[in-house]
Amino acid sequence: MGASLKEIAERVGISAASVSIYLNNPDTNRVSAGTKDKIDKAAEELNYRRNLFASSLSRHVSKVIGIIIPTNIPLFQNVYTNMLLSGVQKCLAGEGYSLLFFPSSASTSKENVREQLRHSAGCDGYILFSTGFCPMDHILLNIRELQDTGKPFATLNVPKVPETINQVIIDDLESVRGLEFLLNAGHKKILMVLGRQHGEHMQLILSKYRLMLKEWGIPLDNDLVIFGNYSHEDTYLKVSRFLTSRRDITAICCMSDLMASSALAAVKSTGMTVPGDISIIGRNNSLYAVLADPPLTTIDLSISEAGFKAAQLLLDSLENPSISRNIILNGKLIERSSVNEN
Amino acid sequence: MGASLKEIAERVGISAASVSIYLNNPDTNRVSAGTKDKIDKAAEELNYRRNLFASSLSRHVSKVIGIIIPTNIPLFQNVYTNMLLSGVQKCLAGEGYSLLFFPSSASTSKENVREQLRHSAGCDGYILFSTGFCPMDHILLNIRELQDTGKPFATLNVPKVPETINQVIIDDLESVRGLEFLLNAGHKKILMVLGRQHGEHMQLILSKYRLMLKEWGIPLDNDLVIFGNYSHEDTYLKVSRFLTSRRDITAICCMSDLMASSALAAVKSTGMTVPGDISIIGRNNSLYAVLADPPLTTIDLSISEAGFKAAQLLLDSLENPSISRNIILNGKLIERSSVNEN
DNA sequence: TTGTAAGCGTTATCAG
DNA sequence: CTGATAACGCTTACAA
Repeated sequence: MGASLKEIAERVGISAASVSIYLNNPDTNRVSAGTKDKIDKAAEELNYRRNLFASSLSRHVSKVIGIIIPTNIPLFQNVYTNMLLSGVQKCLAGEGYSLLFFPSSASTSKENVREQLRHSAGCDGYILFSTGFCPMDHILLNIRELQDTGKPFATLNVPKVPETINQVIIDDLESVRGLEFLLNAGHKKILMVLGRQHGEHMQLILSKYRLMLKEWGIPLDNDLVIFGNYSHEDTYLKVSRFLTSRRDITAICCMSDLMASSALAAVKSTGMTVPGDISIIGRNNSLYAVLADPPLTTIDLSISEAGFKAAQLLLDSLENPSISRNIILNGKLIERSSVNEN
Repeated sequence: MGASLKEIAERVGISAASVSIYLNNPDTNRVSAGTKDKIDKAAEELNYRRNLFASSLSRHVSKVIGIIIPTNIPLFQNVYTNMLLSGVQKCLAGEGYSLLFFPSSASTSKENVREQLRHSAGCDGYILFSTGFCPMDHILLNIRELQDTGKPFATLNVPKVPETINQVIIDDLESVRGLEFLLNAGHKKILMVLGRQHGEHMQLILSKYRLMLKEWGIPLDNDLVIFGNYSHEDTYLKVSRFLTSRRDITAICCMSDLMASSALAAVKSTGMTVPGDISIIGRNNSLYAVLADPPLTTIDLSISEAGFKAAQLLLDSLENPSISRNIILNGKLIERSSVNEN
């Protein structure tokens, strides 16, 4: 348990340096074949495993990427974030990198990022996730914080900022692509089911939404915008409540497939049909949209691809810290069976 | 960028030791109030962040837990694993621990575990996840591998093994609880939709299944067992194909809600109704079951709770390495609207 | 209240 | 082919 290079070296009767060099490069000709065998045997018997921390300290390289998620709510619960993470991990693991998730316990995104970074020196780089509900000033502070580490990093799904950094952005336009589709299908009274009201993302989407209504000459009706927290319960409740007082809408445009599925359930529970009475459109092209009955028309945002690309940007930056690129991903409308012409 | 304690010390004009001690314990009376201010200022200006690797090396404690998942397929894609992870992270983050995910690229679970552990020395402990498709001999080897690290660890959702280790097990009985429910409702021709055929988990479930049929005096019909890979496409295809040749079943018992949702879609596509013509039962009590139409009767396995408990076991072991406990979690049947009496 | 020095396990340099 | 030795950044006696 926890045998060190030194112990192996002692047992074999050589120096720790030789053991290290051989173990890290079995083809080395520094060590004779016989010695190699002895080292292998000793390493096996003593259950040698390289100490990540000692090795990283010495090499000035850790092959560890810090994942910075500006929140302290439990991770791995959100489909969207999981898909982003999956892409990141796929790319990074392919290149032999480990992923490190830090704990934090603050109440603001700003503090959480600070806390997660506080003891993180030694990581080769970072990926900063957006939680979607950071206001812009926090986002800028978070990025500043990352810059201060002096290590390469990439931001993922963080609203576009003027700084020259590695960014993968899911185009804001895509957020209202669903709305556009509904408008083109002739819908005019459309209920918008959005995310958390005060995040920068939602502010952007909201302004696009207003702009688009204006272009189409449709008067603004603030009752037709529902903010939520992306959960099923919340969405089901709010849409249900909405439908008790108003039945004049012909379509619902949701910011996630999950929320669209919840809206679908709420509509069905009133006895109305989809897409007969009400059309519904989702976003993400997740399994929820595929499994819904009827299957939901949605926007494929290539989420896990976004994660993969952010990791690639980071890797490039690791090789050449001076480069920094922006990638903007476009969504693709996936037409299924939840939208009718109006 | 990357300022060290020494640099701070130099700037303030004191020793690195004082800086270290103060930064790790702001209440120390080793350092005068004035010096504290200077250290704070210098740390701020130089963007000091503690080097995790140096610190861990020195302390012999890293506050990092290695997550060992015996596969090299992309992580964070599987709802079940994500829920387990979520529970683990929630508990561990609460105690200030970071999570480390290692890369691996082998073709067997055995090799993947070896690879993930190879450079992992320095972690305070590990959590071993089951992927559900390891055969028993691999499982035992994996556990042996963990034991050889000499560090505390807990296994999560790994079939029960005789070794005295920290284990959180989701009771095998629960796997066939759904079947039992269907039998009690009078169903006799029941299609079983299982996971990967060669994993230890499935072998256990299979034998329970056979036993139960025997108890109920129902003849074994091997065509009524479908193995799959837990994906929607696969399940939809196999259930659809099954239904083209046979319509005599009255119920489907699935090993996951996702597969149950896929089966539901397949059944509906034939024109049959659920639960009118065919009853369906799922497993996990995930959102898929809630959102399905009709909502699916399912088994709540407290998955994220299992993850949380495994982390607790590990934490206890960290305090007192000599203890080791088994926790067996029971499932709970959640009755919704996808099962009729037959 | 502070400094000095040894040590954590590994790697890299240099000399042989 | 191999061994010393210094260094990585931080922590912790111990000494003052």
